[in-house]
Amino acid sequence: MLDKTFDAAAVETRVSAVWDEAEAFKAGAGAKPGAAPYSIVIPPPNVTGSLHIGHALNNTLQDVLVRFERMRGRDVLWQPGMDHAGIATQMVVERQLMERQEPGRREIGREKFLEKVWAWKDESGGLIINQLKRLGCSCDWSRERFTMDEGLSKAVTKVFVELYREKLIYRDKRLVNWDPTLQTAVSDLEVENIEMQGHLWHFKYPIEGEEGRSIVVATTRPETMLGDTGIAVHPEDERYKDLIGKYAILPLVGRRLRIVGDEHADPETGSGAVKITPAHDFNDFEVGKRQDLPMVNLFDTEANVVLEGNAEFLDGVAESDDLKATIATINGLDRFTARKRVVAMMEEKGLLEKVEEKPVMVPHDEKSKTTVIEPYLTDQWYADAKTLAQPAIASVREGRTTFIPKNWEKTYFEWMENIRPWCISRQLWWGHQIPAWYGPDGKVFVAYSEDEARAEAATHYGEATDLTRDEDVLDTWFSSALWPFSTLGWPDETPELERYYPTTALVTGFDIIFFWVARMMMTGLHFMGKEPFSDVYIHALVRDEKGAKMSKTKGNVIDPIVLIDEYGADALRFTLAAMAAQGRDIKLATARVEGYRNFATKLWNAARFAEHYECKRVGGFDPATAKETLNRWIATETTRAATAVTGAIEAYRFNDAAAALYRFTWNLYCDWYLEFSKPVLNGEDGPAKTETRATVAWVLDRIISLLHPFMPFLTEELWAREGDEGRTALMLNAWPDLGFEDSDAADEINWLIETISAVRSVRSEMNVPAGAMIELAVSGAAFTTAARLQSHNVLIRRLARAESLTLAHAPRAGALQIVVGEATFSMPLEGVIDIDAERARLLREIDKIAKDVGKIEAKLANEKFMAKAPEEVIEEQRERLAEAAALKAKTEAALARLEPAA
RNA sequence: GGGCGGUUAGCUCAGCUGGUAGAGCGCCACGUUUACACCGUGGAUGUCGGGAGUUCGAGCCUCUCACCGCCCACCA
Repeated sequence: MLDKTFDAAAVETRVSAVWDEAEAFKAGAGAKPGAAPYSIVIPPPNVTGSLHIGHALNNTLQDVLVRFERMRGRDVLWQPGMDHAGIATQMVVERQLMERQEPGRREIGREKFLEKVWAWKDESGGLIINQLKRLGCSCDWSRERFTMDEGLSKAVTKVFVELYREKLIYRDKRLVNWDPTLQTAVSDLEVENIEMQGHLWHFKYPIEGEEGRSIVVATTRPETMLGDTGIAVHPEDERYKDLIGKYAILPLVGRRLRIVGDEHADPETGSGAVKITPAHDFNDFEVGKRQDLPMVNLFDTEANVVLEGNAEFLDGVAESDDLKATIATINGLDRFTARKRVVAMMEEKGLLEKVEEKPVMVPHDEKSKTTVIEPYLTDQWYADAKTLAQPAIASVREGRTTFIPKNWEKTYFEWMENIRPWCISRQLWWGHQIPAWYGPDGKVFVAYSEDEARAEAATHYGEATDLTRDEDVLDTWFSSALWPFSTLGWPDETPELERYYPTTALVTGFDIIFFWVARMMMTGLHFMGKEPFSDVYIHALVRDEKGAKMSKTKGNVIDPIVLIDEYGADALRFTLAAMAAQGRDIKLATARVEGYRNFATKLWNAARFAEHYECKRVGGFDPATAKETLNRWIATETTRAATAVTGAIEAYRFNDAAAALYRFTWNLYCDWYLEFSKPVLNGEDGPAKTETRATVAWVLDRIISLLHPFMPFLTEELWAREGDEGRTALMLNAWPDLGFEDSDAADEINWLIETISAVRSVRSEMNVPAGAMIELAVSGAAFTTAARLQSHNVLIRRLARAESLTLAHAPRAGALQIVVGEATFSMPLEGVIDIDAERARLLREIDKIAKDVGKIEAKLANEKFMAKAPEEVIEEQRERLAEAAALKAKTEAALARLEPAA
C-alpha cells in the first residue's frame, strides 16, 4: 500500500540505494548492443564549493538529457569531477589560517601550505558531490576526476610543454592585470570594471627651453605621473606640431619627456596632448613601445610607490630639491595616498590647471570586488590565443559545433575574433606548477620533468648545471580547458577516450563561454583534432530576486538543499526544468517549487488510484488491441504526449517538455481519464473492466517513464511499487516509443469532454446547486451525436450530475439551454433558475458569438484576404464561420424559447 | 562607445518558422464524487511598453522612441 502522501525524503534515500546497487550510473549502463555513445562532461564545480541554485539548474538539465538518452538505449557517460579553483581555494585556506591565528602561508612555506590545502580539499571536496547526488545526478561517480589528480596533471604538463615547443606558449614582459592584494597576475576576464566617481586632473608641464610655455595634460591617476616618460600629440595637430621632437620637463621629478607625434593622441579630447606612462597604462604601454620610450615602474608588488633606489625612476634624472622633496613625500606610500600628495604638490607649484569630476571605470578583482587591479609590468607566461582561436572560430562558423540558443555564437565570435594573449601564469602556490626551469643565466628549459630539463641544460651549457624551477602555477582555467579529454584519460589512449570523445553536449551558463567553452574548443581542436562537443547548450543564470548574479561574497545565494529538504529533489528539478526557457535569467519563486511538489503528490495519488482499483501492469499489453473508446482515446493522447516530450528534449526545450508532461498527467489523465474509468472499474467484472485496468496501468507506466528524467526518485519508486515482477530499475528501462493513434476515438472523447464541461459551466454560472440532479434532454442531435450520447450516457450523467439523459424532438420551453455542436441540451429547471439571469446569460453568449461572426465575415469579405491568403486558411475561416453562425442561430432559438409556453 | 536581451493577466513567467492570447501562483464562487483539500468544479482579469511601417493578417517581421538588465571596450 502506498502512503497517503509522497514522502520525498524517505523515497530519495531508498531509491538512491537501488541505483547504487544496480550500478545504473556507470558508463554504458543499460545501453543497447551497438548503441551510439552519448557523453557529457560536467562543468567541474570548485572543490571547496557547495551547491548553489545555478549548479542545481545546470546539473538538472544535464541529468535530464543523460537519463533520457540512457533510457533510449544510448551508451551514456556523464563524466563528473571537480576543479581545484586556484585563487578561490588558496584564499579559503589562507583565511582559515588567519581565523585560527595560525602562521600564514609565507611563514610556513610552500610545502607545508600545500599540505594544508590538500587536507582541506579532502575534507570539503566531498560536500558538493554529495549534494549533486541528492539532486539525483546520474554521473558515473566511479570515474570522478580532479583537475589536480595525477592523470590530469600529466595532461596539463604535456599541453604546456607541447605548446611551448610549438611556440604557442611563451614568456614575455608586458603589462598585466595585477592584483596587489593576492600579489598575482590575473587574466583580462578576471577583472571587473566598476564605474566610480573620479576626477580628471589637468596638469601643466613646462616645455624645455621655452620659458613660460607649457603643455597641458590630463590624468585620472596623478600618482602615476612620476612614471611619465613622454608626451604624445597627434602628428597633424597644428597646435603642437612644432613641439614634436622637443622635450617637456616632468614636474616634481625633472625627467625630460620627449614629445612624440602619435595617432593615439586625439586632438578632440582634452587638450589634445597625452602624457605617456608606459609602465602603468595599457594604452601608454603600446605608445611607449612604438615610440621607444623608457618604461618606469613605480610600484612594488603591493602597489606601494617605490622611488628611493628605483633605478628606472632615477635614470637620467638630475639631483634636485624638487626630486628630493618628491622622494621624501611620496616614497613608500600606497597608490591612493600618493595620488593625493601628488595633486597637492602640483597645486602648490601652480601646475594644476583644473580638476573635473568624472565617472571613471576602475578595474577591480572579480572575486571580492574590493581590490583595485593595477596594470603592472612583469614577466609572465602567455598562450598565443589568437592562433589557437582560429580553428575554434571555424568550427562554429562551419556548424561542427552549434550553440543553442544560436545567438550566443555572436558573443563567441566577437570575443574570439578580438582575443588577446592569454596570461596563464599565476603567482600562487595552489595549482599546477609550471614545468619550466631556469639556468644561472636565466635561460629557460621547459620539459616534462626536472630530469629532462637537467639533461637539456647539460647539453646547452656543456656541463651539469643547477636549475631553479619556476615558482608560478598555471591559471585554473588552463586545466579546465582540457577537461573533455583529460578526464577520459588523455594523453593515454584509453578506450573511454576512443569511445566518448568528442562529447555530445556541453551544458553551461553564458558567464563562462569565454573562460571555459572557448578554451576547451581551442585545446580540443589542437590536441584531439576534433571539437570537444557538438552542441553547446547555454542556459539562463539563476539570479536573486533583484536580478543580481548570485555569489558567495554577496551572500545572496539560495541553497537548493534547503529546497530539497522542504519540497523534495523531484519538485526542485521539475521547477528548474520548467523554468529553463531559452532566455537569460531565472528568478526563482518558491511558490513554483511548491506547485510542482503538489504535482508530484498528484501523480502519487494517481498511482494510489491504480492500486485501489487493482489496475496492475499487464505484461505485453498493447493498447492497439483495446476495444473501449475511452482506452483508445487515452492511448492516443499518450502517444501524442510522448511525441511532444521526446521532441522537446531533443530540441533542448526543457520547459516545453515539462509543460507537456504536466498537462497530460494532470489535466488529461487524472482529471478526465481516471474519472471516466470509475464507472467501469466500480462495475461488474468483464472484458471492459479488465481492459480498462490494464490501460490505467499502462498509461501510468508511460507517464512514469516519460517523467523519469525530470522526477527520477518519485518515478523510480512508483515503478518498483507498481509491479511485482522484480524488474530492473526504471532508469534503465526503455523510453516509450509509441505509435498508436486513433483520431476517431480522440474526436469522440473530446466531444464528450466538451459536452460535460459545457453543462458544468452553465450549472455553475446559473447557480444550480452542485448536488442537484438535473434532467437533460437533447434535441437536434445528428446520428453520430445520438450514438455518442448513448454510449456515454452513464458518464455524462455522472460527471454532469444528471439523473436522466434523453433524446427529445424539441428543446423544452422555459429551460436552461446549452448548445454543443448541432445539438441543444435543455434542463428543465422551472422555479430553480432565475429566468432573467438566464436571459442575460444567453444574450451575453449571443453577443460574443456575434462579434466573432462579424470578424470572420469581414475577413472573408476582404478581397485581398481571399486573393492572397492560403487556401487552407480561408477554408479554416469558412468552417469557423459556419460553426459560429450555427451556434448563434441555436443560441438565439434558445433565447426565444426561454419564456415558458404560457 | 560597441553588442546582446527584456518590457504579455495582481505576481513569476511561457508563447518554435506571423493565421482565433496561455501556464503556475494568487483571487472569487461552489463543493455533489471514498486516488488526491499538496484536492475537485466553475469563474474573473490583458488596447501583448509607446509610435510608425511591411502584410490579406503582427505579441511574433522592419524602423523608431522610452525605460530596465547584462556582456564587451585602452579614450588621457
